[in-house]
Amino acid sequence: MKLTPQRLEIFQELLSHKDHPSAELIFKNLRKRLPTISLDTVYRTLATFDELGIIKRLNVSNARTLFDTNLDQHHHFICTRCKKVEDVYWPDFDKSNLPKSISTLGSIQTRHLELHGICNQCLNKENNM
Amino acid sequence: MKLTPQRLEIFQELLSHKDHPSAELIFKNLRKRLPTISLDTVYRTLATFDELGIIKRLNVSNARTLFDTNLDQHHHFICTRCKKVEDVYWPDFDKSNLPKSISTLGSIQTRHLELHGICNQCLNKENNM
DNA sequence: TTATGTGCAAAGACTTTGCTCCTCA
DNA sequence: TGAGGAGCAAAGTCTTTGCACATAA
Repeated sequence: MKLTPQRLEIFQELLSHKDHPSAELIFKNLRKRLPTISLDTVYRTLATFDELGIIKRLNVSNARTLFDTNLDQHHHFICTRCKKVEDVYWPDFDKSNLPKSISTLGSIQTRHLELHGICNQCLNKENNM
Repeated sequence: MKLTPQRLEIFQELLSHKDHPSAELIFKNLRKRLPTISLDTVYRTLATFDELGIIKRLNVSNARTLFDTNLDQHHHFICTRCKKVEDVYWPDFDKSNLPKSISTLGSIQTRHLELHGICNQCLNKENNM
């Protein structure tokens, strides 16, 4: 794979996000320092990175595709109000065995838990009104 | 809410699916007996049903939106090869308590587990080649 | 009757692709 | 130099919306 300035910048931009940026956001941020970059290059590069396993596509609810730079085994809590996505860890669950009724369905490789609810910040806003 | 023939037929069509149909599939099937129905009516009606809680939107991987008629608490196993979505039940997990690090993030209302792997049918195909 | 729903067409949001020129290795 | 990448524009896919007519209650 060629090391182009675009790829380097996209990679750097990804590293600076601890959250879950969209292609659009990466593009917008990058444009400030790389004015000629195009959105399709960002899409193409993110797809490449995803194939290489450097990042992971994330599909939550009906929103646009997000990208996750956290490769540790983890899950997500999605606030139904502000749509924020937070990483959550639950190692005991990850280690637990699947019940037979599930494990016999095939070869199960990954498990990903999606928790939905209202985050503390949104709860606080509500209480202050 | 008005009880229109379209809505009735869409509802019936939904009931006949134990799997997870897309709006497009519902539309195609319905067309046979209701040739004038339009795809946007299907979309609109499915959105209405979703709001009413009669069905649930399902967003798995990068695929189009699917609709789930199974309202029991359950999870999904998605075959990464044939993209089939199977319902799975794990009541013990549903009953288990979330760790404090998670439950303190906010008010968590639902948990949905997505299992990814290769289903038995795809595994068999592989072995027979 | 009248609030609502439907069908049509068109727009919209997001993402991908074809092509030509460019550039890293 | 040559294979692979970038930028541009355009197309694609899935879904939603505006509007005029139709229809259930």
